[in-house]
Amino acid sequence: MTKKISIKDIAKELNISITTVSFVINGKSKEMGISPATASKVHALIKKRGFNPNSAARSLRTGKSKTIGLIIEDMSNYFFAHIAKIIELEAYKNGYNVFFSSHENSDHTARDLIVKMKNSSVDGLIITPTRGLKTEVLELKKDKMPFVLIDRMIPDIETNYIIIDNYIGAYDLTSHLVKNGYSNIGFISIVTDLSMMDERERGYKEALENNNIKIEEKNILKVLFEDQGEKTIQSIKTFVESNHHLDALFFATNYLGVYGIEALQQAGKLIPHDIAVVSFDDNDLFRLFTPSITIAAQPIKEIAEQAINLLLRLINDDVKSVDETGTVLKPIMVVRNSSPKKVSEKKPKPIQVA
Amino acid sequence: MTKKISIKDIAKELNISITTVSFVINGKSKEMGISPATASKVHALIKKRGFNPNSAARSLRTGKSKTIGLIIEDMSNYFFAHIAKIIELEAYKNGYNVFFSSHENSDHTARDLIVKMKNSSVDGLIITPTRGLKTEVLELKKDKMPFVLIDRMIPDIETNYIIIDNYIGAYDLTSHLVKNGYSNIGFISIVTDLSMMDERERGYKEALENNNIKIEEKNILKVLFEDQGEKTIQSIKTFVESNHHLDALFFATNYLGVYGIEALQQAGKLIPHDIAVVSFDDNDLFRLFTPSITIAAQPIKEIAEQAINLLLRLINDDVKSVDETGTVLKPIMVVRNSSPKKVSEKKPKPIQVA
DNA sequence: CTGAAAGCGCTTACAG
DNA sequence: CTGAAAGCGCTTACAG
Repeated sequence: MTKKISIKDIAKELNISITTVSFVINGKSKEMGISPATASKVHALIKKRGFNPNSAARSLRTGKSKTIGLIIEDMSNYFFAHIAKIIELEAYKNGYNVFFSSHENSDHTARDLIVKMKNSSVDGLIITPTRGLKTEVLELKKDKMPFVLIDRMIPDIETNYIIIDNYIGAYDLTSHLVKNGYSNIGFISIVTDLSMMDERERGYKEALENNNIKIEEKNILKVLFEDQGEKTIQSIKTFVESNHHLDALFFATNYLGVYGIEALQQAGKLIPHDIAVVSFDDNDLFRLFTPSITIAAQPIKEIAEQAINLLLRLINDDVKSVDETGTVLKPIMVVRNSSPKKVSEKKPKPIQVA
Repeated sequence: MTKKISIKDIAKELNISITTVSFVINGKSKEMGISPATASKVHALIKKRGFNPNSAARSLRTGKSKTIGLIIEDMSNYFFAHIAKIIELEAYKNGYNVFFSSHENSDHTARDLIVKMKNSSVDGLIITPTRGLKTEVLELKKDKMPFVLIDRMIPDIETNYIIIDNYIGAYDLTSHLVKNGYSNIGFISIVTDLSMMDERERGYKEALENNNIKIEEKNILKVLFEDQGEKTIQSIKTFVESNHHLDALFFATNYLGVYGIEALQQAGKLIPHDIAVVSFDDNDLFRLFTPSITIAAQPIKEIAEQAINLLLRLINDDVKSVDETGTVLKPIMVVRNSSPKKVSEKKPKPIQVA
């Protein structure tokens, strides 16, 4: 890069002090009593020379970097990609740049990322925590680093977080299936001790209990998050094929639903004729698939906006009082065609198109 | 934030100079002849105190920020979300943080973002350029700022770019339709003078010409990029309903294909019985939809990896010689069920499921 | 083998 | 109304 022009150059060319230049750059002309004539001379030259203050110097001096960090599970996932988009937009509007990164549910990676972000002296952090992140989150609190957790919280730690009521979402989805006549409902989730996934499982189980349906452990499949792709599809396929009594499937998250549809296709199972399907989270596929899939969606826009706005307020110290406040949003249940009223047994299979 | 520990604190506590500490931090112990004893004392204390060098200071001093900027069209789009994920991973592996932002095809926003990124003193930039970005790109070149363009290039400017052969992709997709018996092929694109979209249109038209099919302007629909969502769906619906002679539809990009499927559903048109469909780009919906959609996919992984690796090499000055080199990758055509051999006219409509 | 010191480009008390 | 100067935390010639 060619040498950039500095505040000193501007000052020299105008025969004034760098103090004056600095004041007008930072919009303190009035406050500091810089004459309007001087101020406009400065503005003119800045524009002419294309001067932009060096952010590293500014950051070093002020301790603020006008940068925030976004640490999520997986950037390429529909939910997180949309979250990221909204956070980015809002941040830029407020003069902040955002670093982003995915931890893919690895504690180790998540820890690394937090350290890296802190070293890059971000002013604040939005984090989707992994399960083993307690120490780091506690440390963030001790350091008085502004941050807000999204999608998940860490039990027993008071922090700012924006999550949804996973229990209710799962409870409603399950009740909906029961109401429509399904009683052998498979639950497909991931192996984890993430609170959100526990809540979804609890919602599923309590909905069954309250409807006097026995909870069968063999109706529950848990795959490894690490086993993305073909491996998970095969697990689901095997699970479905060896559990012919199942009349409905509940996918506990976004990408499992996508894999699930693929697995059912491979297994030659027709939705909803052979088996009904519901899933947590929404995406284009669920909406447009034939049949469209019944879901409990997270209010993406609300989550993202509340998170970034709260973070910005924390950074600017507007709110000591809002500190340590969890926000729990309601999931949005959308009933579609994958979970209709169950028809009486053994109806002939309809002719399949193409 | 509580005050962070500095290199000075480490030096003082060990009764050595900050120079020595700096050398060992930067792995120059050997080179500078620091005694192993001293070096390990330093390492031990750094670990104990949790010291991390202040990046702003380092950046100010060295002029390098270990940060790159990623400016794309839309973070929430399948293609770009995946691109971002890979770039991020690779960048972190190499010790770089990445800023990201979406311009949504607005020249104004794109310009803004480039300026902001430059001010944040990124070491390099990966950009999906908008059509009016010529001046800015030229300036980047003049400034010797390392950058690589992806997805699109700017005609008449020699730069590093990674794109795909859009002409071939569109030509092959169209030829495939023609070979399968379709001759009234609608082309749905966006209003733009992006070179990539021009190329796709050229591929479509030349494939028709070479097959002696007349190009009809009324078979071409162009919507505004700004009209995301319902508005575009309605345009496509209207287009299809007022052009009953069409027997196939070519969607020039990802999200148009998604809207197109929705529009066809609303119009009550069955794919492929009433109308065949092909699209540029791939995604979960196209793969799993019934019928699955024939596409020309971009090799996402290759594009992203080549872009970030080239950028890293440019930043580290490894390659003056690679400078100004365009790379054109081949799209991957995947024939699926939305474009089968056309059956003779007026076959009875199959019974539709659910 | 190690240290004192300059300087990167800003902001901000302090002084007049 | 404006300026001289300290200092943010590093890196790196230079000196010994």
